[in-house]
Amino acid sequence: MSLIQTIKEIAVQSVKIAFDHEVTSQDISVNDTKAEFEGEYTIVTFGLTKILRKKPEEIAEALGAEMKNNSLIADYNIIKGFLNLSISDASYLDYLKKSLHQDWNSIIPKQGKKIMVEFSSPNTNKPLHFGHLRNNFLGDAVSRIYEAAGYNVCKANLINDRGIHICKSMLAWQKFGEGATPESTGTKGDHLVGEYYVKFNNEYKKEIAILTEQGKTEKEAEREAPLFLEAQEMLRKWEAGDKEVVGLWETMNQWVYDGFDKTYESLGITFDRVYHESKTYLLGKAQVDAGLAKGVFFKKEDGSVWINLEADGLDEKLVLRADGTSVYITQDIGTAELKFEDEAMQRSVYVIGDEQNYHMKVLKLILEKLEKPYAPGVHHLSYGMVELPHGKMKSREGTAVDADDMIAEMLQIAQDNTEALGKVDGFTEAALSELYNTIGLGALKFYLLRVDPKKKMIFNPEESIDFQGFTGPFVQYTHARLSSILRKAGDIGTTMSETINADEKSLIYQLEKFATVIEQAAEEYNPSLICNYIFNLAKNMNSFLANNQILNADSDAEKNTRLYIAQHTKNTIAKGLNVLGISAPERM
RNA sequence: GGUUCCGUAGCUCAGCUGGAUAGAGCAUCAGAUUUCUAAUCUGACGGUCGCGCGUUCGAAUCGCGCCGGGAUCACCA
Repeated sequence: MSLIQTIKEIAVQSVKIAFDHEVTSQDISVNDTKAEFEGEYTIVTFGLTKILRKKPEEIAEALGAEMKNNSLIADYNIIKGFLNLSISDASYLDYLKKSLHQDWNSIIPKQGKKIMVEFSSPNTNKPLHFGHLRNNFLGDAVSRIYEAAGYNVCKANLINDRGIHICKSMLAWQKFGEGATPESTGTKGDHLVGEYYVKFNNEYKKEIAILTEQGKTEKEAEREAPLFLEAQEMLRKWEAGDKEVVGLWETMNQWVYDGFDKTYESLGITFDRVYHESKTYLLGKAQVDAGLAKGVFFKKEDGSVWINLEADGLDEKLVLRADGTSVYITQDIGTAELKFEDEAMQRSVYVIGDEQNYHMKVLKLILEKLEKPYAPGVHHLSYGMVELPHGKMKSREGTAVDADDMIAEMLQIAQDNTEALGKVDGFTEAALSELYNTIGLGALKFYLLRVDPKKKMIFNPEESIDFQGFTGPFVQYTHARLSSILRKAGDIGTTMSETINADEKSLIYQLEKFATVIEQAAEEYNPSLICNYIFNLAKNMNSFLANNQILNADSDAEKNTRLYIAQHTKNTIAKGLNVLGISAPERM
């Protein structure tokens, strides 16, 4: 049980003794004590005035006196209606000793529940850009956070490998590619295909311009441009199983997969299951038939199938075309069923940008109306777009910041900084390369994860990502410092101090909150809470190191106590970074 | 227009299930290195929490109305 929860329980019992009144722990409001007052936790008694029919000061006084009988509470003071509690040194030291047996793989014990996290979900017509990195890092981090929160996690990737946009790249390659391959051009496969996607759109724009000059409206021109018609024809051929088209599709997709594999590897991201839309897009039809029989869906005269969501404040939504072909949502209904057959999970998270909020709302509603057992567990982890100072990143216009370029640049900056600081001594070539990877990726991941997911964020490529202050390298650096001290210390003795100073208390106090933060981050699907937590912890630790000696402490007991704190802080930082998908270096 | 998200220091962001004098990082300025890693630490400067009204002991936080910005409202995915 967390310390804050324990305090609430004690308060509940104390209220019963002092006022002969039954309250629950939810009636007790406990906050962190403001820095300028004595104590660590504060009970706000205003909320109890109505229940107990007494003045705040009276409640605080009687409650404080009663709570002090518990050995956890060393002292209390009252300011207005605020009851500030000081926790006893012995309690903090007890916690510190217990923490040595912490299971760092799963901070919270396993509960036998399973969660699937779908993320990344790339299109196979272009390489990943900076915005996609936010998706990948979020999905990976949330997966790891749930793992630490006691869930069994299945990471899934649903590859969007069919549709008109894929045909666009294919068509442009056919027309302008002159047989270029990744090998012949020395280009990474996803980048090569992406070039033709941009090429298509450039040529397409030219055709539209010509048509509008001839007096067509914008919309007419878009629909009548020869390239667009050809792309549509290609999609029809693909759906019909045309050998040549399918062959080209397989070849070019493979180029992209090879490229993605390299990117995922450099990001340190893996998946437990990979789904392909080309294989799942037909699965939804059976679900639609079943829903039709149930009366959840209805058929229009032309044979198209719809659902009426007006009662839920939405419109009618198409779920199957008149010609029997599936739309986006049909595929999603099918995939949801397939996922559940595969994993029978309690929760299913979709990491998808906030431009699809409406779509995901519709999907969840449909699954609920179909009375799917997994419907309540569906959660859309909606995140804001990453924007450039000039506007959104668009692959088709070639304005996106490429993910591979960004990674390479971060590694380079990591190397430059390390060399400039003269910290390369004692490293082998391979260890240095690993270190640059650790620091560069750490900076990148932390940068994208430190902001609340639902907020859009602006990234200015002109300003490089920082390595100082609220950053990954700052936290990593603290870990390396602690590692260094602990290496020098060797085995830690068992005798410990009886009392602790304010700096020590502050650290233990903070360390105790880690499990609660993990829980909260999981509940809110929000890795930024971890970023904030470990940054503050690292800051506190650095400050501690500036004011306190560890290896040259006044006594063995004090030294041991501080080494335990250092060890626990190091472990906590390492685990905190780990759930963000960031490595913690032993030296840097 | 409907729905929805956002608006906090020069910049990037915390805080939002109501609590005490609103916090960090960057930037700027001033300091700290014979001592466990200075990618660090200490301090200063910096705010009508978009605006207004309401709810109440108490509002950055909750409600309503404005203003400003984004997303979405496809037989595209």
